[in-house]
Amino acid sequence: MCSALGDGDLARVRAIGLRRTVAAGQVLVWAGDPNAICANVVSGVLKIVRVASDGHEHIVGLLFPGDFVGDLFTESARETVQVLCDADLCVYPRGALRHVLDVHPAAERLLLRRALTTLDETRKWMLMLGRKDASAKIAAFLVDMARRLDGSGGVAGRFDLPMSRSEIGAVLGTTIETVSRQFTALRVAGIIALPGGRAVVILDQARLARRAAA
Amino acid sequence: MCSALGDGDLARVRAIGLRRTVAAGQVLVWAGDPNAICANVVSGVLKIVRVASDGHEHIVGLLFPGDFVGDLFTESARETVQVLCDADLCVYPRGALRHVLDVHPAAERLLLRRALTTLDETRKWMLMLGRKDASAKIAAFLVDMARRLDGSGGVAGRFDLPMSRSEIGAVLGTTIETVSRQFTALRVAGIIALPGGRAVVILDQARLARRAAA
DNA sequence: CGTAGTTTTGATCAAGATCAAAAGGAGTGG
DNA sequence: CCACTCCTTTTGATCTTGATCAAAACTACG
Repeated sequence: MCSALGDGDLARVRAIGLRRTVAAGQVLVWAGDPNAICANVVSGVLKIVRVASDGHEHIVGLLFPGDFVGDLFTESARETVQVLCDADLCVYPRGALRHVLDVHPAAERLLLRRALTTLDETRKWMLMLGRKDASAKIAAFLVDMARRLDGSGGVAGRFDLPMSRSEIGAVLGTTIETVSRQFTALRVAGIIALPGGRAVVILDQARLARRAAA
Repeated sequence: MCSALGDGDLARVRAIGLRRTVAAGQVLVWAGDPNAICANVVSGVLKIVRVASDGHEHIVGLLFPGDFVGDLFTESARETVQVLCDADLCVYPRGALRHVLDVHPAAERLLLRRALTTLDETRKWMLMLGRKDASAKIAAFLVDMARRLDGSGGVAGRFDLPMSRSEIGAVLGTTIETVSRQFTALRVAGIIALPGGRAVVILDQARLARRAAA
């Protein structure tokens, strides 16, 4: 967030931010609670969860470093936000942030751009949920993770997944069994290796990408 | 858009808007084209289309009266926007609108709120694509249409669908055959009537809502 | 009345959900 | 260090849903 502000603005936003570390598993925001928290993700990964009318949990968004959490204009949170990997956050008091936005239009434009980017990514995700088969979903998910988990802006060849199989299912709209079977299929095909735990090694980037496109 | 602006702002935005009528079937924006058009929908319905990597079309959004079309900050359009029902638009030249936003922060806040609302709706939609079965998708779609097509803010008991079966499939991530079968099932169950053309009559609002929740 | 497009219906098939059990891994206490 | 438990993941077997292929019915329109 801080990147596109002028020096003066930046200092002002920084001044009202509180650095806070939150452990994996902690819930940052409960759906329905008053929307008290706004923050930038400095490190770590968080999930945005909605509960469907039938009780099933669905993950509608993932937050990576640089992403913004919270809604300045809604009184109560629409979704639960939970930390997946120990996270550092830069937390802003809602009132103070609103004040900064009132006084500094550049900050507001930044939030608008960010919201539009998130909308774009969410729509891409919709395409995947709607039309792709399980194999393509998993491949696309791994490609996305490899990209987003790589700090240097490239595509990581090896990384630890920030979530369980069941959570991957909640992201992709499939069951845990399907996720597991597709992982196995990719491993057997020699496209990835699964050295244990939540680690993933991408052995054949090109073939993985081809499956993701299907 | 105009509703939340002060009198002065409102007048200024109105002053740069050109009223334009676009016939059903016309494409307002082609994906990839320079993002020249920004507009408010005054009447009519439009669809936002993305083409998946396998060539399949998917509808990622519908635009109803009051909605805003266009992206001020992206150079080329990410999606195709096509008119479903003859539409009246209030078109703004991109440059002029940007200028208004630069000078009047209230207008920018309005766009931000709108973007967040759209994101919220898109995420609701994601839940549907991910977990619901065909019956629930169709029911939820009809409930949503009944609500959004009713000008007076309620739920319409009778309305004309603004799109073909095949387009409904592209919205819900199913095939045209599945859409048709589910419509028939709802009709046979006495929940809706299909008096011909694209007309739909909701006979049992409660049961429809119950199916949508499943 | 004939034609082109859309919608409905029918029959079959495959992908993935579901149910069920085995295997693997991490932590705890003997 | 091993045994035990709890939890996650993997694998297996079966069954349901919706996709696919195909044809008939309906609509709109010249």
